[in-house]
Amino acid sequence: MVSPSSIGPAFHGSGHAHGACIDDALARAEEVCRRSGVRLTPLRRRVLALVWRGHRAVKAYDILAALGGGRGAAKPPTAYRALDFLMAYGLIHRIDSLNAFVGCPRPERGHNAQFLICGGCGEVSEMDAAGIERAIADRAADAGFALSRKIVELHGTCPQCTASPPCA
Amino acid sequence: MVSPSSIGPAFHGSGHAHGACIDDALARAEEVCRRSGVRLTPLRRRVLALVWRGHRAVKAYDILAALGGGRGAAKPPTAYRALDFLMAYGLIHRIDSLNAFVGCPRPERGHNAQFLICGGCGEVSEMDAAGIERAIADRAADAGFALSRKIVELHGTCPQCTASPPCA
DNA sequence: CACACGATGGATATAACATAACATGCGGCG
DNA sequence: CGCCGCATGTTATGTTATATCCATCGTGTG
Repeated sequence: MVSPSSIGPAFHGSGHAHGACIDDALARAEEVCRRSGVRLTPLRRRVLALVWRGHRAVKAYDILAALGGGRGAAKPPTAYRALDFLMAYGLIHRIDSLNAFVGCPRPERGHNAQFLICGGCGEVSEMDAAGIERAIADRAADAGFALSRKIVELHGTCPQCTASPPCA
Repeated sequence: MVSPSSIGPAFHGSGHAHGACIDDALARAEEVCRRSGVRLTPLRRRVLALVWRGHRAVKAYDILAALGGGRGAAKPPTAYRALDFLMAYGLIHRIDSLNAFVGCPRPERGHNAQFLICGGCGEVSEMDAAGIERAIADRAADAGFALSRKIVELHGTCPQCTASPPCA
C-alpha cells in the first residue's frame, strides 16, 4: 500500500484511495489554521479540496470554474484570494512553470521543496532533498548571494509512465 | 575588468561597459545560426539585442513596446516568434518565475543552467553548477524519474545589493 | 442598542501574458 | 513563370492575474 502522506518522490499512479489524501489534507489544514489563529473558511476549504482533487497541479481558472458551478459564476479574485491564503500558510505550492497550484503534503513544518513533474500523467511529486538544498546553498554562498525563494521544478517522466505510457 | 562571457555567479553591478556584452552576444548568435544553417534576421537580431539591454530579465511586452517604436506598432506574435526562435537555439532562456527572458552568455554548448535572480537590482546570473546538477540527477534516479527539463531559479540578493541596497 | 472595526468575499473592470488562424511578401529553384 | 518554404504582418482571441470598490458579517465597546 502506498502511504498517502509520505514524503519523497513517490508517485501515486491511478490506483489509490484518493479520498483519504483529501481528508488528510483538510485535517492538516484545520490544524495549521487553528495553531495560527486564522480561519479555514468554507470557501478556503473548498478551494483546498479542489487543489487536492488529484496529485496534479490545478489551474486557478479550473478552480474558478469548479467553484462557479451554479449560476452566479465565481470571479477571479475569489479564487486567487483563497489560493493566496493557502499559499501564505504553506497549504499549497505554486508551480511557476505550469502557472498552477498543488497541495502540500506536509504543511506543518517549514520546509524546502523540489518538484518532480510528470509530463505523462501530470502528477507532481514534492520532495525535500537535502542534497539538492545543500548544493544550492553552497553555490549561492560561493557567489555571495543571499537566498530567499528557491524554485526547483523538474520535468520529466515518472516510473509508471516510463513503464506504460498513458496512451489512452 | 570583468570578462563578459565568463560563466559563474558573477554579478556585473552598474559599472561595466555593457556595449561589449551586447556585441559579444550578437557575435555568438551569428556563429550559432551560421553553424545551424538558420537565419538571424534583422528582427531576431533586434530582439536579441533588446534582451541583452542589460543583465536583467526582459518581459515580452517590453520587447514588443521597444520594437513598435515607429508607426505600426508590433503585435504580440512578432515578439513571441522571435523569442521562440532565440530559445530554440539556446540564445536566450526563459525565467518562468518572472515570465521574462534573459540572454544566455554561452549558447555555443549544450548546457544545464541555474539562475540567481537578485530582487534588489533585478540582475540575473546564469550558472552551470555541477554539484546542483548532480544532486538533482541523483535524486531523480532514486525516484526512477526520467528528467527532461530542469528549472532552478534562485531568488535572493546579490553581493552588491547586500552591501548597498538600491535605495534610489 | 448604536457604532466602529477588521476580516471576508462579491462585483466590476482592466492589466499582463500568450497563441491560433490566416494573409502577405520575398527569395530560391525547376 | 509557377511553385514552395520561410519569415513576418494582421486580426482575433484565449489565458492568467490584479486593482478597486463595495456589501456583509461577527465582534468588541461605549
